[in-house]
This record gives sequence, structure tokens and C-alpha cells, in this order.
Amino acid sequence: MRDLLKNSGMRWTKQRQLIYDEISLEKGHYTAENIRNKLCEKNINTGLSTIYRTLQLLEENNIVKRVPLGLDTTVYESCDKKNHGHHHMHCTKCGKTMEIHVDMLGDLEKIIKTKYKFTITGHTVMFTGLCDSCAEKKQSDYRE
Amino acid sequence: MRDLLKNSGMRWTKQRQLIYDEISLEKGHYTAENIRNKLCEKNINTGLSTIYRTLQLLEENNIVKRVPLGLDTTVYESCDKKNHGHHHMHCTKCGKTMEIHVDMLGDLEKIIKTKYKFTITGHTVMFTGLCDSCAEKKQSDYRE
DNA sequence: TTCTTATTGACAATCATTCTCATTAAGACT
DNA sequence: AGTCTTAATGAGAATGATTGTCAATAAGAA
Repeated sequence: MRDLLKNSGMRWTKQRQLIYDEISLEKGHYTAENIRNKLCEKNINTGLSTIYRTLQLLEENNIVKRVPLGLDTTVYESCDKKNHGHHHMHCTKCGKTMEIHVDMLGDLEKIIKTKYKFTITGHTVMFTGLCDSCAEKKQSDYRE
Repeated sequence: MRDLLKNSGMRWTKQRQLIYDEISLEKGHYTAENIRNKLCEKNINTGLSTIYRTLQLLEENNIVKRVPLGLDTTVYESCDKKNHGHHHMHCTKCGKTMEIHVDMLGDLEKIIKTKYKFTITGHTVMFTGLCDSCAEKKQSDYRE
């Protein structure tokens, strides 16, 4: 990555390193704000613009993936090799985002290509609903 | 619908009728702006707030479905009976949205329920890329 | 160390959507 | 049809996520 930037006349800065670390070291789904806060906790004040710009840069280089969670949230996750071809569940109560490690889109993609002649460059598969623990809570909250 | 509203002390207004018509009569994918413009062409000035409010109302009553198209667009489509369980392709060049009438999510949903104990209330399946004609154009534009 | 210029960060700008609130008009009752 | 209550409307302000601007900063080549 560092070299890739250099070759395009770009610079590998402290901020880029930090944002990269934040996403890669501990895997998860982060919003731009999330990352800002995590850096803030380490007493590193970083402008939101920088975070968005860096995330864009990392996305263009397939280091991170932007994941729009349906209606209003957008998170970013690292493009780990082992982390490939999964989908997402988003709990509308606690806001947690979980991964579905079952890939059943191969066949669907083939159909899209042949039947509709559509050139796929990206996809979003997202289930909204209630996670295990929220579903339980909801049950007991029922008549409150 | 009209009766449903009445029973909850709500009113079936000219605007609600018009917006409902706009979405139901000619099936397609409309943004809030789209609908406003269509009404404007018919010399009916309608506030955007009203459109958003009405779309929300219609969504709550399963008359229309809100479809977030990944990164930045949101469209609405009618919940026709025959129009059930399809997914979307969104061309990033011309902005057209098309439907995929192949449902292969049944199995995936079963797995989600049993393996992850997640209660599904909604889903978004969306492919971005290039539609047939844009892919052709792109080819010829290649060295311009 | 110096120097060029890519990058940063504070803040303004944008854009879709939601909120506010004075005005309008459903529709129930006469 | 006319009155009356109050839900709904529309203009414009407010919000919140993201992007743009630009003077100040700091990579990294020489």
C-alpha cells in the first residue's frame, strides 16, 4: 500500500496509517464517526474529512469495503482475504451488525449475467430484523 | 386503505390519492423528487414534506416499499401482489433501476433463522454495475 | 536542512430527509 | 349546505451525514 501510494506521487501519512490500523487490527464494522472516536480516545484528534477521504482511498485500493446498511447507516470493514463474500444482518433494535458466512449468490449472479446481460461490479445483501438477544427482550417487553 | 385511515381518525386527502395513483398506476421506481416532478407537470404543486409523509404512511400500510439503492439513492415502488420477492439491479452509469425476477433467497433465509436465530423483518438485495446498453457504450467510449 | 507540494483540519456547503407551525380543508354533525 | 373540530398541508427552517474549500502543516526527495 505504502509503495502503491508512492508510485502515484501520494504520501503515506500518520493519519492514513492510524485509520488503516483501526480498521484492520480489530475486525468489525465501523462508521466514520466510530473511527474518529476511537482515535480520539487515544488522544489523536483527526478531522472527519480526513477520515472520509482516507476511507475512500482505502476503498479504491480494495483495502476496505463500504457497506451501506439499508436505510441510514454506512459502515466500513476491512477486505480481509478470509473475509470474502459474506453478507450482513443488521439489528434494528441494538444496531449491531453481524456477518452471514453463507454464500449462495453464485447462481443468482450467473443468471443476472446471462438473462439480463448486466455487468455486476458490486452488490449489497442485507437483512434487517432482530438479533437473538433483542428478539428475546422484545418478547418480554411486549406488554410494558 | 381509505377505510383503514378513517378507522384511525386519519383522512384520505387529495394529495394522498394523487401520490398513491402516481406510484400504483404506472409501475416503476420513483424517488420523492420524481413524484413531486410528475405532479408538478400536472400543475399540482405538492410540498416535499407531504410526499415523504405520505410515502411513509403508505409504507407502513404495505402499499409501497422503500428500496434503498446502496450508496445514495432511495426509490419507492408499489407492493403489487404479482410484484413480490424480487431484487434490484442499479446501473451506475444511467441510473436506471431494473428488477430481477428470480428468487433464490428462500434457502438463505432458512439458514439465517436456524443458524443465526435472527428474526428477519426486511431485506435489501441489490446489484450495482452496468446495464446492457451502458456496457456497450462504455466499450466504445473507452479511449475518448 | 531545505523545499515542493500532497495532506490535513476547521469550517462552510451540500443534499436528502425531517421538523415546525401558521394556514387549509376533511368529514362529522347539524 | 353550513359549522366546527382538528388532521393534513406547504413553505421554509433544521438536521445529519458526507463533501468541498483553503490556509497551515508535514512527507519525503534533493
